[in-house]
Amino acid sequence: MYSNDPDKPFGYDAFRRECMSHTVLEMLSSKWVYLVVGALSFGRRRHGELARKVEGITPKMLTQTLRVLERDGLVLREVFPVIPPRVEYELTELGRNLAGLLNEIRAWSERHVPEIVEARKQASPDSEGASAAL
Amino acid sequence: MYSNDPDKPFGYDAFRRECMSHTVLEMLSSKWVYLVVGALSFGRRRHGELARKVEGITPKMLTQTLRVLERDGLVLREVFPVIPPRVEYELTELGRNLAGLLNEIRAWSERHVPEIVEARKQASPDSEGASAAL
DNA sequence: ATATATAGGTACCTTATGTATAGCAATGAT
DNA sequence: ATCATTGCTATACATAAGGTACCTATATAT
Repeated sequence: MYSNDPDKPFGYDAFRRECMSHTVLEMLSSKWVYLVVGALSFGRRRHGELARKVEGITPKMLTQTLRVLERDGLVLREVFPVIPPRVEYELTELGRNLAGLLNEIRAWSERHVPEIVEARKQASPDSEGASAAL
Repeated sequence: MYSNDPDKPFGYDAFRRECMSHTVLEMLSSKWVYLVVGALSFGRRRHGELARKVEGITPKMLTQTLRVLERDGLVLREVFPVIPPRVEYELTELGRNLAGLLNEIRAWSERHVPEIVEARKQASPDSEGASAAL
């Protein structure tokens, strides 16, 4: 239906532009998603706790990321009607399922820093215009 | 050194802003990285072959993505000095190692489309300003 | 002569991300 | 009584990333 790949004759295929799985992959393609899901995989947390754990995230990006995760059913948001406000976030079953994979990627990133830093050093002398950015 | 997390007293920690693993995670946070690495995990490919496999990617983004992957030691680029030009790309050992994890995420995206689409439908009526974007 | 294929490059515009600031509503300090 | 503080979010604005469209060079095919 979506796929013409013989390996998945009727399934979803992220390589196809119009496939819904493409939008899921797009949603996951954010360092903040990695880190916020990672932080939530330790357990239920408040907005401020997450902001402290995920260094460098601004309140705006944190709220925005949490809204997207909530919208896609990965995070549950619970509001306590008190002053000052108290809001707690928690991974859903689906979110915990995903967190396992995302944490593996995060761990991979940490494990392979030396090799990648080395590769970057080799590459930088000529600086072949890899857009200078990260 | 980088970490004050008791679980990794002297290692890298992507939650820390200044940690190099943070930049690695940032590099991986791109749907095009997922898809290009995924396409290369089938074997050595040319620019045009990749462009056909990864639907919707523009030549510019494909080249840019490949340059970043090459810079970080995940992809090898081989140029054949012929006319018309012939350039082939191939995953390195490190790249193949990563591809396993990225392909799992891609497979997860495909597997959980129905639940996520359902969650989005539930969320959309009130459209709580999850930035309207994906 | 015109068209096609290959691997890109460049100019431009739009969208996303980041920075900084302001808001609410009650509580505690001055 | 006034003012700052708190936790979470909203808004305005600046910047950087992503996307669109068009261009190059050469060889082969039509």
